[in-house]
Amino acid sequence: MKAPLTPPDQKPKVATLEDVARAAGVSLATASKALNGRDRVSDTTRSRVEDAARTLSYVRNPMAKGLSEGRSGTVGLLTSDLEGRFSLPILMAAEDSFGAGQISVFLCDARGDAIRERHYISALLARRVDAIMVVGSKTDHRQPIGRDLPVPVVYVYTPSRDPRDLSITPDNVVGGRLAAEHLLATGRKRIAHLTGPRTERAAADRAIGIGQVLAETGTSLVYETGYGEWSERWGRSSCAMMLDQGIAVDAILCDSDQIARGALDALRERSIRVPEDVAVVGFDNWDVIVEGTHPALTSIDMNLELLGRSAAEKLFAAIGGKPLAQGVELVDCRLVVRGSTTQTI
Amino acid sequence: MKAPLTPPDQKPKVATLEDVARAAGVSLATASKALNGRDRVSDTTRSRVEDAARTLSYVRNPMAKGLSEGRSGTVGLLTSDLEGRFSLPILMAAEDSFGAGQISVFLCDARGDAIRERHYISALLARRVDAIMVVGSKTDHRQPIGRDLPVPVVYVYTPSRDPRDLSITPDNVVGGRLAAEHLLATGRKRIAHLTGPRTERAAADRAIGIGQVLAETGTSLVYETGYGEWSERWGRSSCAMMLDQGIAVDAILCDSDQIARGALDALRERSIRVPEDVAVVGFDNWDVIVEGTHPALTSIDMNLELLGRSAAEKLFAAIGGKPLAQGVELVDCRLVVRGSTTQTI
DNA sequence: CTGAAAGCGCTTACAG
DNA sequence: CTGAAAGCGCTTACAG
Repeated sequence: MKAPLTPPDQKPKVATLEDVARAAGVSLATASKALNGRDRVSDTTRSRVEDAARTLSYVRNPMAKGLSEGRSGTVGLLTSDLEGRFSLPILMAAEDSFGAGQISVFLCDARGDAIRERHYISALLARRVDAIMVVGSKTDHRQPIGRDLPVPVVYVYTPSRDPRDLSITPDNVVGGRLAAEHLLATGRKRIAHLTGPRTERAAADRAIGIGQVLAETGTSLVYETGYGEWSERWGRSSCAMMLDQGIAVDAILCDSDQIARGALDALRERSIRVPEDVAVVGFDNWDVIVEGTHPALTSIDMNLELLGRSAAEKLFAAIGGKPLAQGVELVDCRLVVRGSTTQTI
Repeated sequence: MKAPLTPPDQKPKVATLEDVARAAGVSLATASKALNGRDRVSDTTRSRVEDAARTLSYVRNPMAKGLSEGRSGTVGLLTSDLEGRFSLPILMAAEDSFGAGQISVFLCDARGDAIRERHYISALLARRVDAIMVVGSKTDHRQPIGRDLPVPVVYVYTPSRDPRDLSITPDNVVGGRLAAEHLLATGRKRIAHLTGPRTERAAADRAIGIGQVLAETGTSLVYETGYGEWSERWGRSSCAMMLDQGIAVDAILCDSDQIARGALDALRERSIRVPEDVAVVGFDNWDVIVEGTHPALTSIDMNLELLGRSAAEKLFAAIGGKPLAQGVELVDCRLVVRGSTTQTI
């Protein structure tokens, strides 16, 4: 007759506030106040409680706390495409900021599926998140996730169509301006623009910025693609097409680093030197590309980390009671100069 | 005398189980059982409760549920570097799997910082996550996050050093084999290997796999780098060095797509045709590179989504009570053939 | 099949 | 400054 194999206790008992209170010889209420830095607790009592907590390696149960306080100490990060190069740095920066503030982050990737997104939103609301951050990967406006939601919401990168929402997004007009100004400042005269899809706002805004700068100096582009894609393939083919048409350029402004990479290839195939004969500027400052090309690629950085951090801070303040601002907040881009536009670097 | 501006109720009252019970004319207990599909509830009662819940758009409060059940319905995803191309697809797949299972996911990015990692682990444990998934971006073993943790843990991509832990990681030996077999099968005889850092297990394993295949056919590599990096720059320079030494090759096996991309550049600079003169194989099957090169790059795919999904399913089962397996589970790689090794595609 | 009651672990008025 | 008590919203033995 074998003794039944009783497995060792599966749930190791964790210390509870009650244990701490008992060990410190105070009431539950006092222990709670002491540990939460509340007002009326004597110093000696407080340190006695703190000692007890330390000894028992007490960790507050966030579910109990959340239940009684009515909020959870969590936020939801809702992204429409986690794979995106744009959402990711934003998410990382946000997660970083929240983590420092003792807030845990729920990650929800809707994968561009509206049904999934609805599902996640209600799941987050059910979990009583204290705030929601909606991250997209295009700068075109999107439908808001809802009106009169019980928690503060901020839209990052992809702004909400509703002007009463707070949205934080890069200023691509400035981005275009920076690129064009840099090329002019380094003596380029005949500038071409290989665009992304012209129907996308990012591409349109950059074209506007570039146009502004050139107009201000009384010049204009010598070439601009009529439509476009974000891909390297498009960069290669559109650049080739332009060159084969005999259009003489001394600078090419590309709407993405991938497009720029394709353009570099097309130039090399024709033995056109970069930057001596033609300068090339990309967009996104995507390390993988920008440091891999030969020469390294000058590019516009959209400061995505800044976007993410700023959004997190706003939400954090909103959780604390400070009402959220309204409207679209534009964040400037930044020029990063490398070998593809100047030899002296 | 102005009337005080009382703001509209900040906390819109959400329906509670008690509301549902009252509306359905049953007790709290019965309502709970009905909504949870528990055993002894009559069909008519159940549907009455369900109707009431629907009418009130009742959503269960997970904190209350978690508090009374002793678990939270959440899992922690602990990554050492969110930016990594390897962690990301794994995280996405895992998040996907868990989301379908009604489990919410806490995202924690330790950024390769051990202190931060400890902090996150205790935060997750404090939140009473039901499981933890540890994702790394190298296949070298790592220190386990702890022993006798109160929740199931699985290590993905980066295996735990402790054989009692469950780890799921790609089989890079198989990866190396697949690449070598493909080159032999397409008639290549003189194969070179541009490696990643030889001290990293991924590079070492691939070399082993390649070596095995060649040995089986009585041949060996005509060239292999003595050390290496994962970068495109290294691919370009090591390939150039090899070619300039006059080593004749008809195939180059690269330990990453970035290395392969650099090699392609070096080949083109010397007007060596791909794949006619030399076939090139990469590793990682990273879409951005693999579809951007000219010709497109044949590559080995480590099936990262599969890793992530599999890990999630194991954890899911473990949460359900099924004990976790032990040891390292290897997942096969997969060959994806493109233009860089064969013209008939 | 149904319900009264205890309990999960904490916070917060409200008295002392 | 301290504590008894109610309450957050649910689940789960345990009786009926």
